[in-house]
Amino acid sequence: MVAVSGGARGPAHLVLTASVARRYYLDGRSKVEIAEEFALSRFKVARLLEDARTSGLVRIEIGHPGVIDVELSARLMETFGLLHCVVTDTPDDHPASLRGHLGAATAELLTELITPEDVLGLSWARSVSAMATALQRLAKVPVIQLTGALARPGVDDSSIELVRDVARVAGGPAYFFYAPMAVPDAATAQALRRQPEVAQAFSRIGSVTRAVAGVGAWAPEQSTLYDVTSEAERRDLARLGVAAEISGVLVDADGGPVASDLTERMIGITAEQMRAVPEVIAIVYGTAKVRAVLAAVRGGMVDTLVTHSTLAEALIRAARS
Amino acid sequence: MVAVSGGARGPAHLVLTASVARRYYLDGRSKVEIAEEFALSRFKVARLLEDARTSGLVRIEIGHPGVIDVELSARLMETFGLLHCVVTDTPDDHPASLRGHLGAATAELLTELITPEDVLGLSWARSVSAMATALQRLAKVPVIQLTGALARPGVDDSSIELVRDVARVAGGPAYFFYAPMAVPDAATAQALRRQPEVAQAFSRIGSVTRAVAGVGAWAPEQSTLYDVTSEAERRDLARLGVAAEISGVLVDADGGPVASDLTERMIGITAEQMRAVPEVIAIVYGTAKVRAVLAAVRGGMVDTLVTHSTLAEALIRAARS
DNA sequence: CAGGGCGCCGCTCATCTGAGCGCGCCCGTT
DNA sequence: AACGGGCGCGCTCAGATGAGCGGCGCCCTG
Repeated sequence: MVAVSGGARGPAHLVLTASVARRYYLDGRSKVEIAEEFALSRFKVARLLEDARTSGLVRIEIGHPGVIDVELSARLMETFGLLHCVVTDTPDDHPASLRGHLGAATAELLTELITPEDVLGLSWARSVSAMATALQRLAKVPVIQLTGALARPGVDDSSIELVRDVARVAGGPAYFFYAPMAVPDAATAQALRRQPEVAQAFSRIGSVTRAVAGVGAWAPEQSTLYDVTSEAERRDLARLGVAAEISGVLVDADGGPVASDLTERMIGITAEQMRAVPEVIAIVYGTAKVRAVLAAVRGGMVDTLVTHSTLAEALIRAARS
Repeated sequence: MVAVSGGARGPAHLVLTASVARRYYLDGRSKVEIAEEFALSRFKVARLLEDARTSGLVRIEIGHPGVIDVELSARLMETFGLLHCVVTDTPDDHPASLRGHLGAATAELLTELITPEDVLGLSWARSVSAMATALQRLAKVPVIQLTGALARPGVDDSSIELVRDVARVAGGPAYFFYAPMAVPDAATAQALRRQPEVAQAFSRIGSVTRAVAGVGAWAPEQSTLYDVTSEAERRDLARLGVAAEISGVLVDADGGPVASDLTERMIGITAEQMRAVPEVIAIVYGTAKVRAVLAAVRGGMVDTLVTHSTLAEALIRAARS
């Protein structure tokens, strides 16, 4: 004896339902047409289709063959009310390759999003460099450096050329400068800010319409800024509740800016300016950054995310709780 | 460099499309609602969804976990304009188990289809016996024997009890008789037809509303009738173009009845009577029977099919050409 | 620089569709 | 036999939807 039916209604009903579902979903006929064809009322057809969906006879899947997980991207976007979102399906066990994939994805996103009316701001981060490397085409827009660079020992700092490289691809003007992201005292910072190139760039921050940045967590290896900060300062800032660092801007768990001595010694975009940028695109990877991303998004610092599936899933889980 | 996008439109467009598709197909919102949510025109939403379907971003599948292939059943039903159709997904390398599965499927189908107003006719065939074995419940209807039986050497002929068994399950009257399907001469046949039980059963053939039968091909091992026919007769009938045998009724490739000496010597339903039965349910298996099924269906002898996937696929392929 | 072609967009209007309702049938109960 | 609950069915009517059309801007070409 073999259980043939799935529903309680019997095989003929099942096949009729499948037939109707096929006509409706696959052939795209209207319910009225189907009703006529099968000599049913259109209500009956509607109910059959309803059944077919709820019973799992008809399955609808969203997705496509490729690196980006569109379905997850859409869910992440909706969960946080982001402007855009790209989640790649890359394995996350190799940070460098991950960065490469996310950089490529961001480059494609930028190519698509940037129109000639935009003004592009770039933060200093390895992931942003990866984006620049992958970038092949861009509308002719001005490109503006948003922060000083942090020279990390042993890292090829050709990434200093970031803004110039991207501007070259775009064919637009580059507003860049050579300065560190943080200096030892506020006076030096002020002096640096008065430097012509720095001032030039800074004066245009207000006009930036789209920016690309990384997001750091306030922990070792999770933020370039953290890694160059003194032990005492790290503790102070941790006590102040720093949860995330976005392009040198520090925010607490609610996304509110955290002001400190360090703020005065930074060369770069301020929290208010960053929040004012219509679309800040953040490239983030590593599940250690869940809390940081939550903070940055809640604070309105970040408007779109480019990330990988494990982090995206962790974020969605975190948002539910 | 990684190709991230699938469509030519870029990742943001892709994700937007996925988002819209999710809202529409998964959350069941209306296009107007979605349009408002995403600040698009409802036309744009409709076009996105259209794209999503044609580009394969949204995939709709019909099917269900179980023995019967609903999708294929529906296709077979539509291809031949059948009243009903059940295709099982059983492996086809073991005729006896196949017959068991099809019998069970047919039993379920009958249980579903037969209403108290029906009159059920049964042909003599191993597959019909298998159906009877699996039958557990049936509306209270009269059950009528349509043909004499063919005693095959070495085969347990408890299947002679077929009609009685089914009638017992149904709880209705049984009209059965003990007679062979074919006799040596027309006179004997006529005499047999005058036997009270035979006449009783035959007089009710006209009132049969649903019948179950097998379909045989005119080849060795493909039809019980063929197997008991003399060599000369086989050749004669083959010359007359016999393509199928349904419950003792012989038809040519177009489904037209083939009259011959044999016709006179048969004890059972005639071609005209069979065509007059509103729904003849045929149980068929084995890819050797493609031509036979085509003939039977074209001739209007068979109205619904119970079969297995390989034969079903072969039939659909044959119908296309 | 002008003209023509093409693709995207949103409109109108007729048709389709969903939500909710009431009817009639079936079945088990009193 | 009468009653009552549950279920399947099809109605109404407002809102959703599709087909086809014309407008508009962009790009290519002459």
